[in-house]
Amino acid sequence: MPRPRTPILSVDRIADAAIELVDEGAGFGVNALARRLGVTASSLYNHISGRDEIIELMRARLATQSIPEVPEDAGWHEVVSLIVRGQREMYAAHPFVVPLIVGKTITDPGVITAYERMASALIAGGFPDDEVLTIISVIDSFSLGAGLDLAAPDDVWEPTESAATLSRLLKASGRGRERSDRAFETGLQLLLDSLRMRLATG
Amino acid sequence: MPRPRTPILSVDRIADAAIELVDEGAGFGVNALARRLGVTASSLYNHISGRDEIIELMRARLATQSIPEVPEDAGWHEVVSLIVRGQREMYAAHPFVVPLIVGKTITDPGVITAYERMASALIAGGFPDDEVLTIISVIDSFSLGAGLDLAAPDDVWEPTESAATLSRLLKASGRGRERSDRAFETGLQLLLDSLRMRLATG
DNA sequence: ACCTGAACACCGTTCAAGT
DNA sequence: ACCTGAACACCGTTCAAGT
Repeated sequence: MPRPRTPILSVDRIADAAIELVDEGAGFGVNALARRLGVTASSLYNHISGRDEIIELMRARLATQSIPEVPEDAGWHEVVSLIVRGQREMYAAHPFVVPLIVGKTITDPGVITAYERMASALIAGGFPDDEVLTIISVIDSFSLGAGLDLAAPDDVWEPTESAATLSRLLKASGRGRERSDRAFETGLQLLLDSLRMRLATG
Repeated sequence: MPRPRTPILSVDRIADAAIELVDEGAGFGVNALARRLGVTASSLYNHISGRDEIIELMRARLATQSIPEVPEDAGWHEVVSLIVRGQREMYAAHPFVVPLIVGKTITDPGVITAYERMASALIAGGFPDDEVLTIISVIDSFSLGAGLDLAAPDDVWEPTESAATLSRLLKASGRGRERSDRAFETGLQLLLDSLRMRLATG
């Protein structure tokens, strides 16, 4: 049945199904996506230009969702905290999309606005102009790494016997999500503490 | 000419050519790799089990190269510094391999030894047992993010006009490799400072 | 405008054939 | 033991045909 009177597909439907598909962890492909939507792969091309655009759609959709409300009077550390935590929550909910959307230029207006807010907050907080972008880059590297950490296997390290200390620590510590969450919280704390200190000592 | 008297291929030759290929940034594929080696794609399968094993080979080879000499009497911050910096130098030399090797369990004995050294150094430095692995995870997230940052496009942000502060900062700051290097150095410094502080205040 | 189905170039992998 | 070349299943994409 070609050309149903009410369209089966839409850009939004495609984006949502794509996120669902990727979330299942079995990889992303237009064929699997079409199957899930109950159409032929070629049907997708009536709505999108190709595989890459679908990835862009996922990225935009998740990016928008990941941006939290930031109170007007929030201090710089609260602004940074909220935005980074929002990002991380999105990564945590959709770990398998992280490798797909990594390393592309950020153009999404919502995400740009979030970065703009961080930049303004850091300047208002007293950080010198020529350090703010570096600080944002550092924060970005950390949250990206923490995001990818969520897509990593439960056991990040498989120590040889000779690595006695590492083996002992691994046995005592959590794995998977638990380890990842703890690392994120600690890392964010360390960065914020350090920035506070840097601000204090000029 | 089938079966040359002296073999054209070897596991090492395949690994090296694969790294060269990926370094050129045009993506990784067995066909392109075979072409570069002057053989048919099917020839590769006499030496390796498939595409994934080639990626594992690249990973192992680069991992081994990335581990620096660490003096016996080095303090914890020096050990962390040297190892993280070594990793980052490898990422910087081969940015396009990072997305390929990300998110796999670390089994390489050389790399495990490096982590073992970090763990021992942190414990010797006075960090409590139940924090060391978390700290290592934090360091790992940061250096992974910093590594991926190197594979990112020169312009990470493309601000809209409304993002005035961000635009101004971007114009004043460096791009590409310069921005990435500065972020890495600053981030590593921030982390080490924060760890020092945490150690001091107990 | 929006779907199908056939077709295309390309991908990773297998395997019989050749020395 | 190590290479070739034909073949396979699968991938993303194009396009004529149908309503």
